[in-house]
This record gives sequence, structure tokens and C-alpha cells, in this order.
Amino acid sequence: MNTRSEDALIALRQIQRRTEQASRRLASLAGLTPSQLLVMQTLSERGETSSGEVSKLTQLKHTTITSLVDKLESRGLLSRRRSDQDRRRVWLTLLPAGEEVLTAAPDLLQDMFQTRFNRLPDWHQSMLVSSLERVAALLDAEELEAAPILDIGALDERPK
Amino acid sequence: MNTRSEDALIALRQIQRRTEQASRRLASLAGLTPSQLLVMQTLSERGETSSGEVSKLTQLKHTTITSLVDKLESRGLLSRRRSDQDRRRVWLTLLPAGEEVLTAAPDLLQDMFQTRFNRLPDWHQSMLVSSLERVAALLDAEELEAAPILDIGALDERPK
DNA sequence: CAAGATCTTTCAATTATCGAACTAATTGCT
DNA sequence: AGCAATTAGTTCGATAATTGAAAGATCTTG
Repeated sequence: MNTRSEDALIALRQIQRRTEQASRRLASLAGLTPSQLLVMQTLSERGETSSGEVSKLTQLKHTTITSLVDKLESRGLLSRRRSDQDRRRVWLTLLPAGEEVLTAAPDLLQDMFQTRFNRLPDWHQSMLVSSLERVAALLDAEELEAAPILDIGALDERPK
Repeated sequence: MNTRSEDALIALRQIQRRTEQASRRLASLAGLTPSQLLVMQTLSERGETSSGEVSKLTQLKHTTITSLVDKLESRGLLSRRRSDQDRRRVWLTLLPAGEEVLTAAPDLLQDMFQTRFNRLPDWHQSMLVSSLERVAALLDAEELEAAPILDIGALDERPK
């Protein structure tokens, strides 16, 4: 009956495990712990970000962020800067040394994925992208029923 | 240029974050740490498993497994049993209390995913499943060149 | 049977994680 | 304006995770 969604979950778990393992490997290659890497990646993606924002994005408590940032700052990988508009806030930015750490560590899984992905025929690629985006949407706890994207295609049929 | 594979990676990262967050929530609901949950889930999936095997599957060092198992055993969630054939090895099994902890904690993300997934039309479901399985294969570090489906086009060229 | 390999544990050190309490700054209310 | 409530970060203390090095126990091989 539900074997379809079972299969989907199995594949999802596999994907989760593999990406998690890769992220640990990547962290240790970069000489970081997984949490430290997470913070660095967040800053790399979003640019200058407040401490609290990083806390939300990473799902780590602010106290944990403070402790991680202490370490990373003392290693010269990122910088703290108090906001001028709101002097309670602290802006975090990657320093050049931090950028370098990120670019220097080869993300083997990502490279492998890209290599293989690019070999696929065009239609296949676009199918995978839209499927992944759909799955990400299905996993979105925020957009409970609001997501119009979910309603692409004739979904209304058999809303059993 | 590579915007397709970029898009794929972005969606993948989103999926990764959301599943990771969910797994932390799940762990704390179950009164476990994420690593402890990982060990428990592994045992739940594979049944009786040796300590070293769990170490490989979870990508945690054996010393970490020992320490996690100490805690879980003292709480009566799993049991250690020395193998008779090979008395160096230690078999781990979930105890009833352990099973219960797992089933008692509701996996909200999984439930949500399934609910939404099941609403999709049939063709869409099967597309998602095959896409997820394909992506999992693309992320498989083991099957380097073994997957025949991946061998579309000339692969033998050395990467880089 | 000895030498080496394998599986797990112990030990010591570093780090992650969190709650509670604290400081400093801002916002909102009257 | 003034004061209470709120918000952003940090400090502190406690528990747990993680790891490398080394040891202990057991198996395998020659």
C-alpha cells in the first residue's frame, strides 16, 4: 500500500547518511569540527550575518554559537563586529583565512555528484532538479498548506 | 553553465538541513542525544549488530560507540552480548524499552512528508521515488563505476 | 606455539551542547 | 520623558561527545 512513500523515505535516509558522512569528512579535512564547519558555511553562503541569525539557521543555541565563534575567531577565520545601529548585535564575517579554509578542502561528495550529474542527459537533469526541489518543499515545516508550488500539476485529483 | 547542478546541490543542501533538524528534534523528544538516536536507529534497522559494525555504519569511531553504548546500556535500552564464536566481538541488541523509546517519539517530519507525498498523483510519486533513488546512487561513493545506468556516455576519462 | 591481526575497552584531553543567570542595549507603554 | 519588558550576546557550570594512544583479550596463520 504505502510502499511508494516507504521507498521514498528509504532513499531519503540514504541521501541523508551519505551527505552527513561527507560533511564530517569535509570538516576534518578542513581541520574543523562539523559544527564549526556549519557556521563557516552559513557565513559563506549568507555573507555578514548576526550571531542570532546564525543560531537560527544552524539550529544551535546562542550559547553554542558564542563558544564556536570564540574558537573560530581566535584562529583568525572569522571576525566579530558590533553593530552600530543596534549595539547589542554582533555581526560575523568570514575572514580571508576562513574563505581559504573552505575552498581548500575538497568536497569530494559534491564533486562526485556534479561529475555524475553532468553526464546525465538534459531531460534527466531537469527532472532531478525539479524532483529535489519538490522533496525539499515536502520537507518544509514552515509552509504547511500555504505552498502554491505544491499544487503544480493536477494534484487535486484523488485527494484521498 | 552549471546552473543545473548548482540548483540540484542547493536543493540537496536544503533537504539535508531539514532532515538534520528533524533528527535533532526527534532525538530530544526521545530523550536521547542525536548520536545515541543514530545508534538506536541503526540497531532497529539491522537487528543484532556488532559494535564494530555499528561504528562503520554510523561513521563514528569505536571508542565513541563504546561510550554511547555504556550510556544506553545503563539505561536499559540495549544489551551487550559477547559472541560465542568469536569472543572478541560484542553483539548489540535493542531491548524492549529501547524499541519503545523509538516508537514513542513521533517523527513529525516523516509524518508530514508521507502525508504530503501520498497526496501527489501516482505518476508524480513514482517520479519522485526514482529520482531520489537516482540521487542516492549519484552520492554513492562505493559504486564508483559499477552502476551501469550511470555509464551514459564515455566515463573512462580520468576526472581532473 | 609464536607472531601478527582483529575487536573492544580504558584513559586522558579537547570540544560541543545546553540551561540559568547576567550585562547591555533597545523598544514600548503611559 | 521614564521605566518595564524585551532582545542580543556573553559567562559560567555541568553533562556528554569525540578522538588518539595504548592496553587487553581473542582469533588466525604459518
